[in-house]
Amino acid sequence: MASTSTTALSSSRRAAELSSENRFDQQLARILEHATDVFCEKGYEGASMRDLSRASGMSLAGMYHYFRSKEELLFLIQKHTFGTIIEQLRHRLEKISDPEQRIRAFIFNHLEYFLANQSAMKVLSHEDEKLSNHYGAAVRSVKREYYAICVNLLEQYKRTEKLDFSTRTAVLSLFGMMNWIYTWYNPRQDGNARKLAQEMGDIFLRGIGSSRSSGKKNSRVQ
Amino acid sequence: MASTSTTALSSSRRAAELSSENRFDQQLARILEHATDVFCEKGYEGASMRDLSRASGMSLAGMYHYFRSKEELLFLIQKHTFGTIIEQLRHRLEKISDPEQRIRAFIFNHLEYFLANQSAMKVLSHEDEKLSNHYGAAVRSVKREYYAICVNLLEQYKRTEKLDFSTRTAVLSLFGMMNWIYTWYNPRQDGNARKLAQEMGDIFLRGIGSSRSSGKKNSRVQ
Amino acid sequence: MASTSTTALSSSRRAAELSSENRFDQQLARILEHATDVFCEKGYEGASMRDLSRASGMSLAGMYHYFRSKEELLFLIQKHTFGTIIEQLRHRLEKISDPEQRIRAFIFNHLEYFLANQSAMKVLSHEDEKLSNHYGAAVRSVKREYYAICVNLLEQYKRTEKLDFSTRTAVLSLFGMMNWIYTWYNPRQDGNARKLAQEMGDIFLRGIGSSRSSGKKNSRVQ
Amino acid sequence: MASTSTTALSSSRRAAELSSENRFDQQLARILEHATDVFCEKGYEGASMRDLSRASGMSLAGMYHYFRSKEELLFLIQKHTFGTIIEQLRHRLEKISDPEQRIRAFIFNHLEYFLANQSAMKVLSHEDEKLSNHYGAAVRSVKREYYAICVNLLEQYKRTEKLDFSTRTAVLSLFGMMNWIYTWYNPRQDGNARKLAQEMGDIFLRGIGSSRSSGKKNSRVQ
DNA sequence: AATGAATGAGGGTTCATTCAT
DNA sequence: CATGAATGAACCCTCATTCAT
Repeated sequence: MASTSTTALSSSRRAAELSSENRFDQQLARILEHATDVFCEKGYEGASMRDLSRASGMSLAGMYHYFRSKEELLFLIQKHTFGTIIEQLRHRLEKISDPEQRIRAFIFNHLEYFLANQSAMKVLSHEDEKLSNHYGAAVRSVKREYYAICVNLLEQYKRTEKLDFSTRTAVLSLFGMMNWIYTWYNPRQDGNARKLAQEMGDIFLRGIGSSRSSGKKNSRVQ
Repeated sequence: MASTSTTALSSSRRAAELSSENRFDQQLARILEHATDVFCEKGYEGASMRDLSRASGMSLAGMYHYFRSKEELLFLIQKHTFGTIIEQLRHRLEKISDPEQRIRAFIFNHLEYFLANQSAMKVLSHEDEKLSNHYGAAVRSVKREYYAICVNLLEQYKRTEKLDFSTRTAVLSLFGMMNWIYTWYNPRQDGNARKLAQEMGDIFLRGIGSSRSSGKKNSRVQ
Repeated sequence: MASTSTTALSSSRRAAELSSENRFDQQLARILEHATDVFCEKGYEGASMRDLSRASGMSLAGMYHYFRSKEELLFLIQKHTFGTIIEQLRHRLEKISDPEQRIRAFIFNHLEYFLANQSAMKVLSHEDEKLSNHYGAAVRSVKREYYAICVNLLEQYKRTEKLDFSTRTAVLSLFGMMNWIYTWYNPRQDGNARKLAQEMGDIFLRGIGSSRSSGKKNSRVQ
Repeated sequence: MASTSTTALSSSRRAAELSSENRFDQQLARILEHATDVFCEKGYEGASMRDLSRASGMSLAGMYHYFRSKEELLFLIQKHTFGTIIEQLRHRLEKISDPEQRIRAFIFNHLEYFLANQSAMKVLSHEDEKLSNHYGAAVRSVKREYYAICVNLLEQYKRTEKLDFSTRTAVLSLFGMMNWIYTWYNPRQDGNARKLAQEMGDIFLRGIGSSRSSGKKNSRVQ
């Protein structure tokens, strides 16, 4: 169940040389990955710093060279995960202009990342409001950004297709469909991200009233 | 944010006399309600027995007359909540035969209970797998029962309407839409259960391919 | 080096019956005495809660039934000690009207308590400003009260004897003489409180300019 | 609140060239000054090596090039401070022969250093017995030397003036008066070292029985 | 000489639970 | 039935110190 995300914690990682800053970031990334898995399994409160240190093979005290507190650790995970998923999304949307395909790209991007980094996403979904104001505000801000992107995609689609539905309910229902996955996903029964994105996209897009989208079995993402 | 569920914990409550058993159940129900709120606010691991005793106005030690452990307390809450929601659902379904209306009744029943007992439902959604095998099995069994009801409703609908979609993905998407509510529900923006059930029902039913349901604005539940 | 102070923590201790409140206070008093000794030996920061629990024969966790934090423990010690010394002082001063004798009574009272409760007084002197604002304010208030009593005694004496000296410097020098004792006191070399009070009283009173007091070898306190 | 003492840690500082040994001593002196302030504010136990390193702007590990342990650091401070104060005292006493003036010089020297180096002196007074036997013996030896000087001055005075008092009590009372200052000194209310030395000298000298000293307002030190 | 990284031991505090009353 | 008192285990975190670089 190990997270497989490749992290890009420091923007100064361009050069190939193993600068000391680099080594620090790599270690931190390693710790973050392990911690993500443990948080996923036991929850934030249920995971002890001893669990986390054991998982990353570092001494309890040593962990504190990389973050100031358990809370900051959760914060770093959330910020990093959200940052990555948004970055990937923007990259994908650049190449697509068709409103429906843009929504399908959003769904696929979300599900692909979700399934590839289940631990991270479960932590993201679950350990939502456990961050105190200081850290919480930063994360909430990134979340709002992500939410706003989805809203814009839907509004654009609504105008193009001349549809009428509550954008808010629609967006939040979509997030619900996607984020609930960690509860039930089973690779054998449920297939990969592409298949799930297709199915959920069908349900959602037809659901919000597109007449065109029904039956369009060969629509593709990326 | 107090739960308002009326509990039916013991079947021996028929008689009007305040038997000692009766008083016991009433006290337990009171504790369960308060504990539900605390679990909702702080999570299962984050809530201490002291928090729970403070919330219910009973001494720490006194709590242990009503349950054997913190884990059993969570179990009782989950069992009771699920029991109540299924009981209500069966009662409603008895009177409805139209397949679509039965699905809409399911959605409305879920959302109505969800919004009336937000704390309980958040605990139900969140503290999912924290129960050890002994208690966990019992709860999982009830959950499967509830899930199966929904699957049956969909299968029936599918046959009637001669539709083609993945029942599993559909059911789980529907649960996702509904269970994610605790994340964002705001009574002022999002209206009451009836309105939300209508909107989500529309999205979902049209989404799975009903041609009839689209535009049917006056379909009613109960 | 055990403190021997008899504590009067609760004013409701009138009755002889061992009420539950009484037992709580007695236990607390016992803990306070032991803690006083440990603070005296190792200092406030140097003494660990584990040291304190060991000294009082109670489990680490059990201590927290009697105070909320280590800091509050120090606070309770200081408040109690100061309260007792002031109470004794007032009792003594009631019976004395001669200004010089009142000052001598002050000195004797301080030294007697100091020598009988060296641990407590060393803690009082040493762990002065370690209390955060909340607790610190309460203790500082009692200290000011004690200081004010001494100032008044000196002012009265000054008027009676028509002397001229800086009351502030005098009072603070007197406290210095007395409070420094814990650094050097040795019962064999330095005698008991009565003798020390006599000597220090002589030095101090003659020092602030009384012509009468010099040579008055037979002045007595209480 | 920075200490302003100019340190003379190594006798090899004669030459003007910046020998490496010289640089070492200068760095050590800098560290000692900062550490003194931190010990003063937080106490020996309360000050962490991280606090000390932060205060001196040097890395945590770097500190250990200058002393073997936190304890040795305290030792170096105490030894240095005491060494300096005794050195200054001897220098002053060389030029004075009148017994009373010698005592007044002692008081002034002590207070002047105290007020100029409050941090150092508070540490000296407070962190008294925290040194283990190895280091403690060395410091105690210097303290005894300082104490002995004061005893000699008093004995000489006693013989000259043909007085009768307990030298021990007198010396220790004097130290008490002087060392207690850090508790209350306020430059605005209490004036400078000269004024305080005058006042305390008056109280003390008259207190131990000198008939001459009373009213002698123009006695000077240095 | 200087530092970042790392650690075992221990810091104060809270945990779920038990038991005599 | 109810509670105050008590506890061992575990909590997060910081300590003084070491060592490779």
